Amino acid sequence: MSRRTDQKAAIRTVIDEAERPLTAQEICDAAQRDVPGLGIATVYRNVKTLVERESICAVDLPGEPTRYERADLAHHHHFQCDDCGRVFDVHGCPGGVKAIVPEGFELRAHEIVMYGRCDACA
Amino acid sequence: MSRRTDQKAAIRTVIDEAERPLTAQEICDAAQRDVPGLGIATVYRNVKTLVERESICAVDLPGEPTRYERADLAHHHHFQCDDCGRVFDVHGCPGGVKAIVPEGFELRAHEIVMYGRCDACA
DNA sequence: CCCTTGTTGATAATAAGTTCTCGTTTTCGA
DNA sequence: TCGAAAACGAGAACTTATTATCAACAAGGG
Repeated sequence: MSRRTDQKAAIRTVIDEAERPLTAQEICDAAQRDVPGLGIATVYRNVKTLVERESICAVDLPGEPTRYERADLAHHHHFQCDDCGRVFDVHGCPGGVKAIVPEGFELRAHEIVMYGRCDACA
Repeated sequence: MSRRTDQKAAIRTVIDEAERPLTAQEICDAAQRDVPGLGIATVYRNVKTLVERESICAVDLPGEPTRYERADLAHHHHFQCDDCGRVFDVHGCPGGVKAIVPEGFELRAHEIVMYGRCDACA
């Protein structure tokens, strides 16, 4: 069965406390504050398990490596900064997406990605 | 200077006549009706030139290879079918995106990707 | 028609993210 | 405390899209 390790705990903590989706590399870097020497393979291994378990969810943006964030967030979208490249959560949803779906198509989900500059870079 | 070739003409025609964005592979397959033996490298080479020239534009969806479509289309979004994987244009835009941008952020552009089943698969 | 040189096709090479391998370390039930 | 097995870390391997290489081909000006 599954065992508790400092690595797992550190990875979970980093994701749970982040206010934005993080890449595997960002998770690795941040978790090394708790577990120096943490390997990227361990991050990928654990992140994969967490996604399967639906504790976290994957955020895929065009041309970007997969990011991860806690799964208990309400429906929201994402904003990527042109300057720093970081991805932020955008709470809420404009709605009205259903109205533009072509005749005969069945809508299951939608994603909105915004681009521009974040508050820190603007 | 640039020379006219059957390959270039076939690639342009395929993209101009498509009603949806196509991957390099799809363009290659379709253009081979006109130019048997057309190589994928030639498609990438020409597509790159056309993008630089802004005759066509690149459409990037999460986890998908880049697709290309004519650049003279009005603002629109995309719909990817869960079954066949094809990407379709969705005319119009729900609007209201600006309203949910966080305080201090500057919005430059936005993309909406819808998922579900296309008319042919539904 | 000829020759220069842009273009092509096949394939090797690249790039970047992710997964696999394997020897070592660590967890935790007995 | 022991030992079986899960987990780890480093680096090799893999995947998939795209670009580079290069010999052969062909467009089109002179």
